[in-house]
Amino acid sequence: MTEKKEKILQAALELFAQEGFKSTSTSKVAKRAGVSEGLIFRHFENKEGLLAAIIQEGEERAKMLFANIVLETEPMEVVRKTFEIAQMMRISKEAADFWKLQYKIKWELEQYGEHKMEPLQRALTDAFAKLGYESPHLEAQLLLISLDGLATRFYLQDDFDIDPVIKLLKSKYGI
Amino acid sequence: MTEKKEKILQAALELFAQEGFKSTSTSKVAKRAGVSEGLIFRHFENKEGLLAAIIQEGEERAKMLFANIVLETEPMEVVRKTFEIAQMMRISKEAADFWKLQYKIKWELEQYGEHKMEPLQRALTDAFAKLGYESPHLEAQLLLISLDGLATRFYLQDDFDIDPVIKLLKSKYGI
Amino acid sequence: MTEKKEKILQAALELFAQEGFKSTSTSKVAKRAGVSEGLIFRHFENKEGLLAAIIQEGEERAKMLFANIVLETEPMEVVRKTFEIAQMMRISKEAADFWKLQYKIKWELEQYGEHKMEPLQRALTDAFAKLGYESPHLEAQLLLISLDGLATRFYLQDDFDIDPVIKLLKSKYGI
Amino acid sequence: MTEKKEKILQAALELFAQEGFKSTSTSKVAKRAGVSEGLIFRHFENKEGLLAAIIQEGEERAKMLFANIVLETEPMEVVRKTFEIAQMMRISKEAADFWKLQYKIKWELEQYGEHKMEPLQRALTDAFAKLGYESPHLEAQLLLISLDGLATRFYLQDDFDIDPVIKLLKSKYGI
DNA sequence: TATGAATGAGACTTCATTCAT
DNA sequence: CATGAATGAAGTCTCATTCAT
Repeated sequence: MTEKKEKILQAALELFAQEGFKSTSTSKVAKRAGVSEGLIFRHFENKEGLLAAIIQEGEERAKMLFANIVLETEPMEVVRKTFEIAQMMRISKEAADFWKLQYKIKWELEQYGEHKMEPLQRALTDAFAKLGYESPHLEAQLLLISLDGLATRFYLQDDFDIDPVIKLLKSKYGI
Repeated sequence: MTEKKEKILQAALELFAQEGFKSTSTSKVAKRAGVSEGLIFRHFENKEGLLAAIIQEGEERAKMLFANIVLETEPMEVVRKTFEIAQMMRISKEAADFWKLQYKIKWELEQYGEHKMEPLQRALTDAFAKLGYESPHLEAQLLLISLDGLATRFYLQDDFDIDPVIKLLKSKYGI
Repeated sequence: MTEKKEKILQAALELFAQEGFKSTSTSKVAKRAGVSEGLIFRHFENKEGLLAAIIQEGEERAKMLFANIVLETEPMEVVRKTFEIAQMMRISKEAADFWKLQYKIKWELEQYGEHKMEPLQRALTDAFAKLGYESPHLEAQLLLISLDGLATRFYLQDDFDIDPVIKLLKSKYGI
Repeated sequence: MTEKKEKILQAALELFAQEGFKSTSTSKVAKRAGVSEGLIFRHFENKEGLLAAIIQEGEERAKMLFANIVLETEPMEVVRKTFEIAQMMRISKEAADFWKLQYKIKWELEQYGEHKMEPLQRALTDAFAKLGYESPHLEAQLLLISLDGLATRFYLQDDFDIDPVIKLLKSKYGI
């Protein structure tokens, strides 16, 4: 991977996350990456190829992130670590951009990337089962759904104070 | 409001909800509405004006919807009716289109329409207070956030079975 | 001539003079006239018809203006009165608008309305002949041309001080 | 400057001079230049940018033209050379187009480009002063104004015979 | 006479993509 | 690998004009 290819991916991630896929022109990407427009097409074939590359990079990162949880056997730890991930999006700008892009793309392209979350959901189902919850599968779903809602607010509501809400939600799971 | 103006609003609502604002061309809207493209601009000034008109119509509908809850004094009823609204989006295609558009626009334009939800949130805060919850404001926030997450799945995940999850969530509030 | 027709002519004169014929939309004219757009077409057939009507009105006004000169027999008086006309454009806004429009139209439509000036030119030729000038016809032409240049500056150069220049020009004709 | 960019400038100069800025569509320019319409915007940003480029090219040409006069110290020569310029517009079609465009634009955009003429006016003022004229500044103004009027006729009156008038005007300055 | 909704052609502009260098 | 000129389709919007009322 050449340096310029990296630059393009980086610029595209930022712009797609900020302004959306459709609204970001390839020329804007090229300009921000400090690269000729043509190069984008040499490397990624077309605009959708660029998006695909970004998303794929993300899938892999997500997999690594989840690996840590999936291998955990202590059920309470699984739940705790799930929250940890949710809190991660506030750390680095790049991580934030990346997750924001995931949500944005979901809405723009109308395809929910369930498969990406499946390992996590299975781990949670398992944990809730061990903890004696009545409908562990539904509980796992509900938790992830609530975290989705949380992310939505976090990204879209400027003055949203996420910490107390996370704390409250955690308390409901005894954390 | 002339018949053709109605038709435009209807067509735009459907298309914006399905394909997004940026991705829907005014020519597509005109075609679906069975109308000349120029008419859109005569009635709504520009494409954003068309969107604004749709959203404004929605605000009013939302206000009416919430009125019923806001005036309710029985706290459990407030919570119950809030869930009722959440379940409403499955009834008419038009309602679904409208709410989906709200979510889509939020992500495309990056402005969370908090003000729209404020009365509802206040009513819930009040209800949770009466019910003796410790942090009624946060509880109200969390419930609405979970419902947001629920809507996200409902709209984006094709085979999502929403009812059992709602039922589980309800049970957590003793409903 | 109904009141609304007058209003249209007035509005069109102002706008055409300010912004030019092509750049003035019929809708702008209608709006300024406080009239529906359709009415313009009922009265004047099309946009060019509106312009024609304005110009024709002007021709008649010009004829009346020149009549006074053409009938003058005293040669120096003819020259003096010619200058008088040149100074008239500063009196009423309407007269200014009208003359400005003449110049604007000339450039936009590339048709010099010589016929309008012919009687004046003949009167001047005659006057210069009587005064013993060597090439009375050319002298008449040159004077009118200089006045054209003067008008150009007057209309286009904001801070142009026309009076001293007119005075100098007059002095060259012994006035 | 690529060949196609040149072609665009050339085509635009001709068309703007013939039909005016507003009346010339970018598509017409592209067609005459034998170029895709989009290229105009890639090179000049927008239609006004195209006009600006043409005008700027002209400013430079004008500066070079005037340089010859401004550096002249012999007063009669200054006056004579000024007339020479006036006669130049009849030589090449391109020069004619260019000067015609200047006049057209003046009227369409209502901004008198005085600054362009200032060096010439100063040179003339100086010359008339040396020649003992009473109001050298006004004399310079008047001469330029008369030449403006002359140009107006030349460009707008089809059958206008400019030479004898210039000759008469020259004679008034002893040339 | 007067309105204002409606149209269709065409205006300016953007943009993903191709290609010669 | 990299550039940047060039394209053509499509996008938003304007405008003169028509027509039912």
